[in-house]
Amino acid sequence: MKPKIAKIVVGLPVEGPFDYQIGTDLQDRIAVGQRVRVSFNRRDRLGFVVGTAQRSLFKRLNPILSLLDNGPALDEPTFELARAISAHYGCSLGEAIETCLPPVLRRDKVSISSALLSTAAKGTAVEGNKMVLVHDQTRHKRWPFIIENIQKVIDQKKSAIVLIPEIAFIDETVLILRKTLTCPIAVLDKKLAPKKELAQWEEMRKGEYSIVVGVRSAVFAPLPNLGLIIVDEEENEAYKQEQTPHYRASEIAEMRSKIEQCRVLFASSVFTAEIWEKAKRNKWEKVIFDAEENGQVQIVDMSNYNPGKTSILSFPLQNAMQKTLEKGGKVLLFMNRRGFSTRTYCQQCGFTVKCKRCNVNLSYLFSEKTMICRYCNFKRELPKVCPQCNGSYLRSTGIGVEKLESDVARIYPGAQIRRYDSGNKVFIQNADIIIATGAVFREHKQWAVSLVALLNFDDQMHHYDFRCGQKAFSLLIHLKQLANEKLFIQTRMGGNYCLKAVQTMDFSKFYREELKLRKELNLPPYRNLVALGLRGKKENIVFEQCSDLFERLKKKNPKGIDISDPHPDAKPKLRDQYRYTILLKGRSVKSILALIKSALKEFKKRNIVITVNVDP
DNA sequence: AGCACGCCGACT
DNA sequence: GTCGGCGTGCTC
Repeated sequence: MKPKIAKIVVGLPVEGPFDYQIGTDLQDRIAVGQRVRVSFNRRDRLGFVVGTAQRSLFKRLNPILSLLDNGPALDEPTFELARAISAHYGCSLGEAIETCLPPVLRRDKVSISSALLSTAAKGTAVEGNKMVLVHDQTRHKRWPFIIENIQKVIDQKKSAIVLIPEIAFIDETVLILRKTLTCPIAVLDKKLAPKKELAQWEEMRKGEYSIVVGVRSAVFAPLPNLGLIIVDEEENEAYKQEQTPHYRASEIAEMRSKIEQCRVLFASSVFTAEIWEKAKRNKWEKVIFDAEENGQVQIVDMSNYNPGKTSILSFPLQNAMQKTLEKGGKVLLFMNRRGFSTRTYCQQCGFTVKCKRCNVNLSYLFSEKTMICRYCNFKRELPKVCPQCNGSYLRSTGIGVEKLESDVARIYPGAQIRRYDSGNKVFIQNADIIIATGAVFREHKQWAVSLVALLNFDDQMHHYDFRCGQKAFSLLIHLKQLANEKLFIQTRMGGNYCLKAVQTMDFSKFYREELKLRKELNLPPYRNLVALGLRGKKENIVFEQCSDLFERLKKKNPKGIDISDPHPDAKPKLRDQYRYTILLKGRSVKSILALIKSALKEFKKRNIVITVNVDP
């Protein structure tokens, strides 16, 4: 019997599916996975057919206005992937489907002209272990291995996706691949005009490319006979999408692997503790490329150091810098803290100038002559007298890159000093001393620095973030890779496990320690986290609603799920909206999402937006 | 999400 | 009286 009713979802945060009448003219052409134009809530919208039926429980049905394409936009594996995304990340099926499609197909302006290839010729399962960790401590030895693996799947008439964390790496990556691989490569490096974007998507779907290279969203490339996905720098946070549905590309790669029977190679110098543990638990294959020469690591104990008297540069470091400069070598000083000073306090009453909203110290930006909150960008002028006791003994301490630069210029008047941060567009050629922030890692060209120094290691460890140890260790390893001769680390926490592990390049030891901590504190990978976020224009309303929701969650008395008190986000005010979060911790994402869904069902939200972030 | 409907304050 | 502010509910 010909279907009379179509089940349709839309790319909105509403569950659905919604029933629509299929006109007799469309009954022969309707298919699951097809894009349609429908009237939804009195508006024209794009919808996706997710099923058909003969009857509906609803009295008055709107008709499907038109079919946008001649065939389905989604093949069966992609549809399955969308269902998995919707289930795991707690978004609607419509939102999940849109995530799997390129932006141009989320709107109803263009039509797909080519037909979907038959999926009957689905690839045979790959031999051996499907998931592989490629632990390359050098950051270049991985490529011959990766290329060899890509060649293997191409020889089997299959295709591969190569994921990189940032667009800045794409030219270099493509160059490396093209050196040995002669097959057609699709490079998803820029935003294309709608027509071009569609054409490229259709070419990918027709199998005209053996390889696709791109960032996060390239994991959805519609390649037929997908044989391999490469995830380079697995630990990079850019793989996590900050908007709904908050997916992580490395997890999507795993989902596709299960659905399409392809292999996944995760390559990195410093994997996340999560994937390290997962690999161990599931006995994934591990390929190791050792660091070639063990550059030195020197840890400088700053315990008895008085920053008021001298400089942020300890004497052992100054000594080493002097020697390096005399030999004509370059020095790179790394600091992750902007501004001039990071704390302004009253010597009389002890008052510290803080951001009222975020309860953190305000930094002083010398270049802008203003105080600023590093979270919410709140600005105020430097007070002349203490706001608490009216005394005139305000002092600024704590060192940011601005202060560092002025110190370095004072100590080394003859040296060429350059600051490199996210504002720099060109590679710095002539400099003796480079003062750098995290942006250095975007520049993969040889910096050719002899000496690298991390000036504020302790800052990295003092975050609320439970992953700070992991991130600090990752930073250390990457800095060590930059240093041709030596890495200097200034710290007051000499015994820290991250420091010990980097000194001996003992990765197993690091992960053992990190995972032990995670286990003790019931954190990922031993538990799953879901962040339930509320945001809105009025802070009291957001907080009220958040507390209400918290009570409802609590009342359900869920077994095995911890619920944190509502607390302001790391960025409590963003784009004029106040943000609060409830963090839920449990043994499975599924159970946490079920709890959230049941609590939200009986919760009437007012003037706020609620977001769900799985594994934030 | 985004839009229509609804109920209260300032206005020709 | 009514124009329009935004708070609330609903989408097959």
